[in-house]
Amino acid sequence: MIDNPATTEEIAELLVYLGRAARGTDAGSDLTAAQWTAMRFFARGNQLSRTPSAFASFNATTRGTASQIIKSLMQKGYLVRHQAVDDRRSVRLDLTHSGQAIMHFDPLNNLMDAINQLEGKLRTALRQALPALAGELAKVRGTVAFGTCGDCRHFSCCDAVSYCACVDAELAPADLGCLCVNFAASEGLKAAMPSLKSKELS
Amino acid sequence: MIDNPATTEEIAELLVYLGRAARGTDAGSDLTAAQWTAMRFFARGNQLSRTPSAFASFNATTRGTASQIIKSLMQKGYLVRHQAVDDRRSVRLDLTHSGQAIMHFDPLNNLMDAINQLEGKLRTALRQALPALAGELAKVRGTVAFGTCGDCRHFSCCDAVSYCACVDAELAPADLGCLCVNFAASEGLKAAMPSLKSKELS
DNA sequence: ACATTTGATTTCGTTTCGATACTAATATTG
DNA sequence: CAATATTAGTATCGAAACGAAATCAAATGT
Repeated sequence: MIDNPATTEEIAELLVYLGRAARGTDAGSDLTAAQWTAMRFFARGNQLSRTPSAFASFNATTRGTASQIIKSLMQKGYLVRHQAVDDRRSVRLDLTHSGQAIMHFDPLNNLMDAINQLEGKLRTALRQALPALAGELAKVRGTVAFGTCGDCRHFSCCDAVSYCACVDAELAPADLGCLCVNFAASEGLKAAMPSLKSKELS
Repeated sequence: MIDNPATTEEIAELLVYLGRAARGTDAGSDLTAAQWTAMRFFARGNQLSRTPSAFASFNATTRGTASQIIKSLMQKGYLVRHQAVDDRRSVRLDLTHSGQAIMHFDPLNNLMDAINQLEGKLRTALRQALPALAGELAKVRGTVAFGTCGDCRHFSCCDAVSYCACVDAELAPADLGCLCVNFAASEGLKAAMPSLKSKELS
């Protein structure tokens, strides 16, 4: 199954390198790397996922650290907190107007520029391989995977109507590209699944 | 050239996510994430690249921070420092015996397991796309790229003899998979090149 | 009803981080 | 050759991030 151990190591090394290199803040950026990561998450997470716990899980850190980062962003006026209606413990974070404004200066744009310079075939390969890899990693580590609704096992599309079996609701077209805590790889691989309320798909 | 902006964003997001998720330390690990990254770098860097400055560049941080991490690893007995002979300012770091021993517990092994679970075609695609992306990112940001000698523009192979035009020397087979500060993408893209001594290839 | 779990926050000590300043060795230049 | 600039490495400082642990409230399970 493994063609070359060195190849595997090189792929892993490059992934860490790229993730790290892209994360860095260019120059006189108002935000730190961790803060940018949080802003990006709350800008791209779907309704279910814009919580401190989900961000902590996404960012592979503790809820305490996540709280600190979120607090600093609220103080800067880039995030606002809303109490959830269904669960009074829970909290939902949203970008403020100025929060949306600074996203135009997201240092991740550098990486996106680089991706766009790639040959189309390579870009397609990445688009296919990375979600699969995220699912595999979650399975190996027994953690939650993150991915977009369009790649999710809970997602189905009939007659141009997008539907998520996880929340049992129709998805807005804008949600298709959103990150979700309840993401499950659709590779037929039965990726790890976080605690699901009651309406798990058969 | 860009088929879908959302696609680009999803690729970028997944890259940071995977890099971050893989970097984390599992459990009662003796080392922090930054320290593991350093150990990995000095374990896999070639002779030219096992210096504090090269690690700082690889890890997208400052030399001061790199010094601190290296110091902590020397105190733990995992790295040793050797003075370079050609340049008396320079320093070369090597793994000690116990340093090599703990690499068996590298948390990156999780990611490597996940990569090995991937379908062969996807793995090949990653092996091809990631070095190209690293080169593109370096070009966009005007920084130094890192890659292995086998992927490098300075590398050539005649009659089963590996040769590096950068250091003007034959490469040991073991060096082919090593990280190098003088890496230059071989995509015909003329990736950014760090200060090269005098023997630049025409 | 009671115990357990979950979501969020706070506190504490350590580590990382960027910025800055500094020394020493090497390159460059006039 | 001598003055200058650059480079490699280190140290220091304050701010941020981090993991671990404790706390509190709300929800869940038995």
